[in-house]
Amino acid sequence: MFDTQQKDIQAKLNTLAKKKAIKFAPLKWQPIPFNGEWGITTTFFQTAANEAKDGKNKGMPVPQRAQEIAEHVKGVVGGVEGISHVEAVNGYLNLYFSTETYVSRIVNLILDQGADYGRGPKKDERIMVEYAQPNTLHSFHIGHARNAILGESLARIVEFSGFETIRASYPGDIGLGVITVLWAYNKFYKGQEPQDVHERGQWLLKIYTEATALLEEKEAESPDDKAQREEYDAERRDMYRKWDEGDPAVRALWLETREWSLEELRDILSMLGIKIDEWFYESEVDKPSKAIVDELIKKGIADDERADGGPVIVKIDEKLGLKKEKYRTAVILRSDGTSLYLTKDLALAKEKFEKYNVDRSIYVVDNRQSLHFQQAFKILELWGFPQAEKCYHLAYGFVTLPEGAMSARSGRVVLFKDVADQAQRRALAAMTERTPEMSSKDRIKVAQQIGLGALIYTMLSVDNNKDIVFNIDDALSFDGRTAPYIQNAFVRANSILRKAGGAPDSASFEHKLAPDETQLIDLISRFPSTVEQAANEYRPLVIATYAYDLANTFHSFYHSVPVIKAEGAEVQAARLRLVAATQQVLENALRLLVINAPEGM
RNA sequence: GCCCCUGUAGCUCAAUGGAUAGAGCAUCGGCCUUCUAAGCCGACGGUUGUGGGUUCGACUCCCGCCGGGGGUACCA
Repeated sequence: MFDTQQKDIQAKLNTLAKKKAIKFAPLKWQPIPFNGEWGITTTFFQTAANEAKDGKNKGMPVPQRAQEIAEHVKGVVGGVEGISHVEAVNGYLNLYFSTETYVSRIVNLILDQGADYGRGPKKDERIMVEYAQPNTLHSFHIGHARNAILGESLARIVEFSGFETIRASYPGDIGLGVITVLWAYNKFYKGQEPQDVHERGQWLLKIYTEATALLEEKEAESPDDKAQREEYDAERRDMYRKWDEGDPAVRALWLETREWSLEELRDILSMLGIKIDEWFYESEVDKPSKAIVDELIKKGIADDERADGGPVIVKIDEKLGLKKEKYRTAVILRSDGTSLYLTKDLALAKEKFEKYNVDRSIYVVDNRQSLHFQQAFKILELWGFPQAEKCYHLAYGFVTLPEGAMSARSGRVVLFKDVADQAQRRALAAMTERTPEMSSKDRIKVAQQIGLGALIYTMLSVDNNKDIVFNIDDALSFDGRTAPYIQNAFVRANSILRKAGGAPDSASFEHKLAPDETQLIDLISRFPSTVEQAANEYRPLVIATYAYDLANTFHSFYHSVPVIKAEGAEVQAARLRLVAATQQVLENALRLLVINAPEGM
């Protein structure tokens, strides 16, 4: 938006450079730290430092010379269209915008573009974001929730920034953990399953915990206990073997129970507003992954040690010519010929690249698997996939409980559904006295938006790689830096607009802007570049911070600047447009955070 | 041992190499006869783990050390 001004100034600088023989370093423009006025700034420290290096500074300290240059520049910049005044301070050149010109332009732009305001230009790369990879037959806990929320927010952000985006889920539907539940269910609980999807999920968690206890070696175990445990374990392994051979009875049982988990997963994802485009099941990449092992051996990337009773490995460091151990050696096929997690991920990556023509692949998986993905990406690189360079493991920190790590084995988990229900109850309790006029049906819906919002914002307002210690009272707080605070700003804007009968179709901003008004305009104008930054850095936190800042500014504006009772019809019209624009940006930002904006609360 | 992440206010967290390091919670004090008090305004609170280096300028980049977490060939 300020390109023309910047070019104009650059041209004037070039003239000055010739006249005064100053070699300007390239200028970086950034917003002036907010001080009640609105503008952009640049420094001349680099230019002054370069002069000092060339011995042309006449012994003047760098900051002093930078200030001198800034003053020279101020002298020649003169009148630039849209700039109200220029100042040189501390080596900085500050250009303040004539707000009238820009304010209406920004507000008009936002209200014209609506839900599309902030959308980036279409990019010609296709991104696949893989998230929501819970193991089936294991309940969906708040750790899975962080994963799903982070993945969905990221998908929305990169999509909004202009990338064609595919959302992928990769449930772990087979493995010893799955078989353990299947075995225990079949042996002790068949036919006793509850009908409700979530009750069934909790029930399966109980079975898993019990089964683990039965199969675990205990201290001071009697011979009978030991024999019993070994018998159970043999049954379990036998079941896994049958699954592998495709035994119809085991497969049927497996499919039926798998569907229970998938039903619950779909229910939770839909509650969060998540629509997955492609489902990849771990069980389905098992076969293709074995073919890949042969190919890697043929290409000389993998070493086959099976003749000596060993596995198939890739000596990554050696292949890359690294002396220090970094990527180490990865096993890609067990000595018994079965595949591993890494093998399957290689097969999946190949499919993503070849069948889905993915240019970039983002894996939202917790940070304990960093080495795994580093190995996978390096093997893909050795294999010759150029896309390997644009594979990115979005490693996020683990969600733990104040009393320690969650553990399904011991049954110490906090289930997402329980937390979501409690969040809704708390929101409902707070709403009952606040909104007596609302129908109970609407109230329940809004309570869910607020409750889930609070939980989601808790997950997104911490940077990707940091652990979250989950304390339910903190996570579901509705005060301060939370989703309800942001939602409330939206609701207040909505309330003003409702009482005023909506915003007019046009208005001119000719009144003297209050500081809170200017800051509001400054923030809403920065939304597009904020989206771009969040997409470039793969960080929903950037949007989470922005949404809070905008809500915070709006709350201040709300208190200090009258809208409906503004002095004069023109000021009122202008402010109504500003409120409508702010509301729109709040809504767009919340959408990227997978949070709904309620009409009232 | 090696690799990755991390260390900022009492607590939880922010801060494209740029101006006086900012929020929330907690504590204390104000504000509901003005558009929703899930709010606003103010006070209190800092040697950014530590020692060097690079730079006009370092929470940010580089190196060493210390503390915390995770990982380290046939689990996922």
